[in-house]
Amino acid sequence: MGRTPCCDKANVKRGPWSPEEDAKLKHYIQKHGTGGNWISLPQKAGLKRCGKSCRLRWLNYLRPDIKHGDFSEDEDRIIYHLFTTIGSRWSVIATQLPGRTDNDIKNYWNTKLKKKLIGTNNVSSQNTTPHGLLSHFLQISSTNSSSSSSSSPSSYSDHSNFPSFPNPNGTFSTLLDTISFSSTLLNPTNLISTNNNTSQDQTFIVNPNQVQNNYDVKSNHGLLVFGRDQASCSSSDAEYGSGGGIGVEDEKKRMSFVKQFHDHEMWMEASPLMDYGLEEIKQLITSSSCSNVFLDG
DNA sequence: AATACACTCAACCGCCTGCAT
DNA sequence: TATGCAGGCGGTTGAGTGTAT
Repeated sequence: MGRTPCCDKANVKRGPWSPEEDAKLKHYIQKHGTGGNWISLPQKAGLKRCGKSCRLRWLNYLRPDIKHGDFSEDEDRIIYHLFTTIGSRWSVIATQLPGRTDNDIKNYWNTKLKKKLIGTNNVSSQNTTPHGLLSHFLQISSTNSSSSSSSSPSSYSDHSNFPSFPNPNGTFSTLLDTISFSSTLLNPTNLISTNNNTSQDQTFIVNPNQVQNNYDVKSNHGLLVFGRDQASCSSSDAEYGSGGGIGVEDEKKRMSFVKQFHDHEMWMEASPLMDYGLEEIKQLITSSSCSNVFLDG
């Protein structure tokens, strides 16, 4: 049954890699490749390391296409966007940043980016979870909407009313940009929490897994949903294997969720990134009676 | 100059899933 | 079908380095 053990953990070296070990590993992989078997690689390469350690060293440090150095403003923005929608799925985020590893991005987020965010937009240090961040920005949206226009949610037609993510240079990208960008990776199982008691002037994100049991679509006219009947399946999902994608039961719940919004004419059959530009979306929101927007990729 | 504290990031740990046996 | 390893993941740790006092 099963396979042979990976390595004798008592007889492998641990801790920081020496330049000699790096050279051995790099030379071996460049000459022979990984061979699809990390466990046997250290022995073949003449290293007293665990295969897992070799894999990590190669992927996070020695690979020739690794990008070292500071993150750019664009990279910052992408990380913000993805973290607020898919959470701490660093490997998925890394697929959107060529040359960056999941470990790099994770470290960067934990040590720098999160602090940068806390220092702006009044985000509290307790609020940097994906849910917390997105809720925070949506709350800003709600506040701006009600304060700048007491009678109508059409204040959304003013682009400046969308909540913003800070950029290092002081400019801002809008939440609308953010959601449009993120919708290609959105998956119903990742969506944020439900607020069942939503009134017109509240903003919220719906989790379709909860919708079926206790969410009354009809009484929540403040929501406009963009999306497609069929759930998307991103390349990241495929790469992520069973960790991504959407299961049969999840899809059933999602379709129930979609149907409810169809029934109440709150569903816009489109993928905003593909079918609508920002101006068109703004017009749709303005002409509808909805004050909140949800995009389902 | 010495010490304490803060920060960074490479590496490890434990868990989960898929696949070989 | 059951079992257990390999690969891959996110969370955490701690040594090394930088900065403040």
